[in-house]
Amino acid sequence: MKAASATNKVVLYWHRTDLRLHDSPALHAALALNPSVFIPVWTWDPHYVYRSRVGPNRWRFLLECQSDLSKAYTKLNAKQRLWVVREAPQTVLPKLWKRWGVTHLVFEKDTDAYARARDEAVVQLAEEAGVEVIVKMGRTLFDPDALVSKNGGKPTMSMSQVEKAAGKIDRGFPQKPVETPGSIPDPWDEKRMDLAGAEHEGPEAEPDLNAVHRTAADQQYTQIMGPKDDFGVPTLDEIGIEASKATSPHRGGETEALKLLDGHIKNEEYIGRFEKPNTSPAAFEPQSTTLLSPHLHFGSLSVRKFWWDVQDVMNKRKKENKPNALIPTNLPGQLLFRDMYFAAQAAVGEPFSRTYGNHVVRFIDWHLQSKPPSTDAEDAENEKPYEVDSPEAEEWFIRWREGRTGFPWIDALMRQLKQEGWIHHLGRHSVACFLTRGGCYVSWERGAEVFEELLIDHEPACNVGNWMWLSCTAFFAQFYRCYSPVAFGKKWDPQGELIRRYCPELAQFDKKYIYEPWKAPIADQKKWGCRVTGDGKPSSSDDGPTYPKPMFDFDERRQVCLDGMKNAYDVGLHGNDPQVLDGSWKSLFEGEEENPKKRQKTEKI
DNA sequence: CCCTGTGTTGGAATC
DNA sequence: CGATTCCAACACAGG
Repeated sequence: MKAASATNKVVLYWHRTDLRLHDSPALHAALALNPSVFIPVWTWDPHYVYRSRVGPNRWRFLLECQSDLSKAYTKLNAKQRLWVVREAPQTVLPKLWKRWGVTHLVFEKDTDAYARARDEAVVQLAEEAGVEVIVKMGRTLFDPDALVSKNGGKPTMSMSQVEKAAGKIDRGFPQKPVETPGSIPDPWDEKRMDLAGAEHEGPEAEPDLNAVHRTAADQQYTQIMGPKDDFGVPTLDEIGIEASKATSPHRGGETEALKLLDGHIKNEEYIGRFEKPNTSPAAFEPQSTTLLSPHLHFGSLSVRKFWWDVQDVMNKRKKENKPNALIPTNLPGQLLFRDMYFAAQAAVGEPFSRTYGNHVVRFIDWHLQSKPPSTDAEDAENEKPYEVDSPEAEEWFIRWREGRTGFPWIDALMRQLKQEGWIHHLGRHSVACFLTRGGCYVSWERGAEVFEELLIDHEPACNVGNWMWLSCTAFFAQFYRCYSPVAFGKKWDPQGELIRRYCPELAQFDKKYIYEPWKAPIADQKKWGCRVTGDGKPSSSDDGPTYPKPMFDFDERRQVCLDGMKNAYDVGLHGNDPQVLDGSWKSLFEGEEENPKKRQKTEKI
């Protein structure tokens, strides 16, 4: 169209972790090339579709981000949209740059283990095809690889290390946001954009980790440009998921993200006083934190814009605040925390997401341990990926996952997680501690998988990092600090409002019993319309609503877990020790009575 | 070597 | 009520 600005550059912009137009260094660099043809694409990657655990709420959030971005493009240029192609990037991108005469490929850097392998493959293919590649960082405050290198090449395992490393990069200040584009060049004309007749490689759909969510035919990959041949953003229908299954009130998209951020920034008291440990995990209308984490995950909000907008408010208020002192619990500190997990993951690579082969994680003799990673796809499909060493522990795990442990604080949070795809950070602490070192003694990897499926803000590095933290296997070690499923909730929510909301069968219980309904006299249980009995499985009996009895005596379990942790710390294995890799660790945990420290402990009791 | 202080966010008892 | 202390005791950095 604008012949005057023509440079004969055909730029393919590959959206992945950056579903936004504002403050995108990669997009900024792409447009700075002054392209005569500009094509923003999303490749519908089977790896995310079938090999990552994604529940209905996160699917919808992603689709909303894509739709919103597509509309934003169209608003700037009626010929533009987000061009969604239904094929793996490794196979489809070479077709696209051949077909569209692409001269430049531009994308945002991603240090996730799978993303690195994928991007390396794509970059190599691009180089072979003579396509110039430009990669820009923009997903975190600092480049994770730079943080690692300033940390002596080692994974960042504490905030002081991150602070020190960040101090060596731009004196600890993230880069300022770049401007939002005011115009977008044209794509090719309709005829040249059309991929009709292009060879289309269907994906390897098995194993499908998300099969459990699909109730209709999976039509994601029927045609390269989508079922309507229009490069459209997929619908939940096409994924095979009923729209009614996405029940979260939290919605995706850059428009929504900027609106949310703006609302918070206007509340200068809130921004200035924010201290994570002082925000209530029980608040639900409205929540006590910003709800911006899912937007950071999908890149519908720039973390640097978030950081600087907050910083501006704090600078304005700065009176007694010491300048530039890191406070891990305030909002900038929270955002830097995210960088710590990204950098730790960037240094460790693939094993960071599990115990096996991961040198930073402590080995504990958990129940339901992961089996060693299998390369045989059929194996993974037919068997559980973990050892069922204790049917009782598996029952506890299932009851935890389904929100029927009999501890209302835990069950309310787990049900909120399933319905809304989000719970407060301290709620996550509470349920994670309960599943691992503070109750069930089940492997943190089981819990991380459930969070991966259900959280709309699931970020691989942050999720496993936090699970290691809470299970006292990395980052944190004070395992005698244990969350009580009764006392912790009560401290924040003495009336039990969160429980009444998410476990409505208990709504009428007096606050005296709301956290421990099993202690309520039978007469009161009848009066309040809910009997405390059974295991919470849906029953066919017609005796009215019930709530399960607690699945174990918490104080008793807490002591068992403490003893177990103490013993496992004494044994002192890590995820990459030979005994862990070859399975011989079991012998080190046998005959625990012979461990002198352990014997002393049990004799005391 | 020891000792001390710190580490994003525990609980219960006490003042 | 909010703040302080103890509980029993981890890892790590720094003097």
